Order: sequence, then structure tokens, then C-alpha cells
Amino acid sequence: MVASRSEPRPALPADFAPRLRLATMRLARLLRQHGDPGISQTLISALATVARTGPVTLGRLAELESVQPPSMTRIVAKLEELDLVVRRADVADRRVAWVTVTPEAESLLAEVRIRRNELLASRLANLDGRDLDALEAALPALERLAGVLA
Amino acid sequence: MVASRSEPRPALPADFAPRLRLATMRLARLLRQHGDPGISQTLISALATVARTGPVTLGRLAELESVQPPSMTRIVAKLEELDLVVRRADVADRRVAWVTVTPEAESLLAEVRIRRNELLASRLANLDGRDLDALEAALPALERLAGVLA
DNA sequence: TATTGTTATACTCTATAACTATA
DNA sequence: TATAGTTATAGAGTATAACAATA
Repeated sequence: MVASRSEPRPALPADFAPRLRLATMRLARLLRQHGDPGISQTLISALATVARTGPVTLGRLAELESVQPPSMTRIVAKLEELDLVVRRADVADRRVAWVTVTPEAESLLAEVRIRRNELLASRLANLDGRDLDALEAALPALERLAGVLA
Repeated sequence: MVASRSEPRPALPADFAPRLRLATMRLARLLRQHGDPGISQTLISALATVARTGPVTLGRLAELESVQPPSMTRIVAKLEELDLVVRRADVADRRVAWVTVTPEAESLLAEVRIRRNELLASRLANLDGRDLDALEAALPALERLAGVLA
């Protein structure tokens, strides 16, 4: 341990943020385009969040998914059309809309989980062991950076 | 070294690909939404690629950016409107469109490079040293995974 | 005929502004 | 008045299919 108290680690290289940004956005685009037949990542992500949290209000769901309420209104409307969620007004405050997953959603999520990583898995298969080790070690940091664990 | 020849490292956990996918797409959305005032990430990315490669055909640029040719036609048209690229027909094969950056593009890229990592840098500042070390170590792997280095 | 790029069209995702219903 | 959510509208980004120009 040679770092001083005021700077416990060397600063990141100046090109670190740009490179991370570019790599992240490229990879996200590849994943988005590959897609899951029949249901978009946006819908899956919102659905998975409802499944994970249990019943949740539309506004809170918008927060959790980092979208504006009107966007979530449309997402939930589509999920409801697909019989993947149910929306019910709160009994005490009828402005509030509670969103809950249906049994269909649970099985869809299980099914999708199996298929949806094909592209990523196939790309991961092209990396060597050191790259995989590095990615595995960095995943929690990446999740914190993305706010997934927050 | 205890791994067998047929399996040189332990397999990635089953939830690795889904978690990496979610984290990547969340982070990309945050970055996309933060945006760069006045010019989108899509345009910047294509422009930066032209600047990096030098004169490039529209079709090759579409390949490099992982979009279909019609999408690149639109991207280049916008960049041309903004006087950030010039498009010229190849003299020998007039079907081919060569795309080149303008001086305005060079200064824009320099300017943008300074500002555009604000969000990412501010989020990185919330991570501890171990997370930063892990991310730094994993960046080349992530770039290979995203095909940035390919 | 084959290739390069464009036009036409449509879809998803997202936002902001204005609105409704309820508190 | 304030809050939760919706509707209206617009814009960016992307795709596929059909086309035009050129080789």
C-alpha cells in the first residue's frame, strides 16, 4: 500500500470513460437488435421488475425503470394487452394504479430467461479465460455503475 | 492450476449473461438519455468512426456501426445537413459514396469529448477503488465483447 | 445480373405539455 | 391546490421491402 490518504488509487486513464461509454453503447445496441422474438427488452425489463418487486405502483415502476410516467403508462398498457400484468386501482386512493404480474408472465419470464442470452453467450464464448475472469470480477461494479443494485 | 484440459476455467455462473445484459442495457439507457446537447450519440458515434477511419464508403460505415444501409443513409444525411461530413461519389464506380469529415466535425468531436463523459464520470466517482480497479481491468474484455476492437 | 445506395413505410421507445380524476 | 396517472403529440432511431443507378 503506497497510495496517500488523499488519493487512495491512481486516477483512471483519461480515455477510460469514453471507452467504457462506447463499448457499453455498442454492446447494448447489439443486444437490443438481437432481441427476443415477440417481446422487446423494454417490456421484459419492466415485467421482470414487477415480478421481482411484487405489486408496485405505476409511478414507482417508472422510477425503477428510469423512464417518465407517460412512457410507463404505455409500457404497462402493452403488458396488460398481452395479459402479462394486471392493473388495479388502490382501494383507499383511487388515483394510484397497482401493477401485478400474471401467471403467464412468470412462465414467459422463465422461458425468455433461457433463450435471451444466446447472443451474449455466443459472444462470450469467443473470449479467452482471462477476459472472462475480468468480466466476472467487474460485473458487480458494472451493476452498481448502472444502478441495478441501487 | 487444477483445471482439466477440456475445461480450462470454471464455467460462468448461469446468471452471468442475464446480469451483464441488464447492467449493460441500463447503463446504455442512462448514457443515451443524458445525451450531448444538440447532437445524439448515434450521430456522434458515426461521426467519430468516420474521423477515426478516414474516408469510408457508406456501406462500410453501416457495417462498422452495426446498422443497416438505409439507417446509415439517414445518419449520413443528417451529418451532411449539419456540415459535419461531405459525401462524394467515387470517380471510378459512381454507385459508391465516400464519406469524409469536415473541419467543423473535428472541432466538434474535440469539444464533445470533453463534455460527454460527465454523467459516466460522476457515476464512476461514486464507486470505490476496488470497483474501479475491476472495471479498468475488464474494459479491454468489454471492448472485445462489444466488437469495438474487432 | 449483381451491387451500392435510396426511398417508402412502419414500428418501438422516449420525451414534454396539457389534461383528467382524485385527494 | 396537489398528486397520480393518461392523452396528445413529436422526434429519434431502427428495420424491411421495393426501387434506382451503376457496373
